[in-house]
Amino acid sequence: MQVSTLNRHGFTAGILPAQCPTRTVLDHVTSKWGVLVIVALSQQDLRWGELRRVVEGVSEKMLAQTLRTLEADGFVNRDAQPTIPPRVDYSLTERGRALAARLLPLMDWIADNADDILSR
Amino acid sequence: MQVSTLNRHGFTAGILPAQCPTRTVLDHVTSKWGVLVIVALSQQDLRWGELRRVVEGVSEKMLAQTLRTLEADGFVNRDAQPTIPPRVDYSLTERGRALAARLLPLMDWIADNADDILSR
DNA sequence: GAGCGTACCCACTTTTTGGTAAGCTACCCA
DNA sequence: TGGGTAGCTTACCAAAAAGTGGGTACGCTC
Repeated sequence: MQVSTLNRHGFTAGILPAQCPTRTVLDHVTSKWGVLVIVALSQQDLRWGELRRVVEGVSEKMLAQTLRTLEADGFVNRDAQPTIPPRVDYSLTERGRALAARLLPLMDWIADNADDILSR
Repeated sequence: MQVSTLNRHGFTAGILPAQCPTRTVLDHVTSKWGVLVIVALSQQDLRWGELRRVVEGVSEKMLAQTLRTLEADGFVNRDAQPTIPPRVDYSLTERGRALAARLLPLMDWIADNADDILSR
């Protein structure tokens, strides 16, 4: 049985107390579009329009919202050039890359096993 | 830059085609309560009532729904004894343990960094 | 001077999600 | 007789998430 650092946050009394900050971050990170944006940016920096195309199915509203959250949490950098028409580049911060490093193995595993999992 | 197996699933054309099975599994796995249930069961097998207490804040409805999904996907075992009153034990399957192995490092990292992330 | 391009924001509506409370089972104990 | 038990299910309703369509900015090209 693994002993994870989660124990330091009170696992024994119930996993992650209900209003623990971890819950909030978890929600941000594992949000439907949040994961996909992080994964997309882990491969290369992208600008707004590219993200919209690459993260297939996301609406402008959701993309904007997701990016604002991820930026506020310090996972992505927003680099806006004040040109006309505007150009905005998004990239992962150091922290974003640390997160991606933990997220990608999970995504890889899911991608590898998804067909199996659903075919039952 | 990491080259992940995601590429095999058509990353270049857009990350994870919109109706890719991966998206479905991803939604199940990263659902709010799904993650917490998996993490809880990764530490020890638990019965219904224990899960309800350990996964703080979950309602009966949500717990039942989450467990049904995770069971259908083959992540958790449901062992119901036909006693009265009933007793039902939940545990991770082999596949569930494989998933947990990828999920726990992520959770640990989030738990370690949550305070930092939200204090900005 | 009309229209295009990029990256948004806002208000409104629809869809989905989730909580609450009640009921059900079948036996055991008082 | 009737209350407690464990693990659910269902119906109803509120809240949250997400889609839609509109608008903005400003310069550049036609």
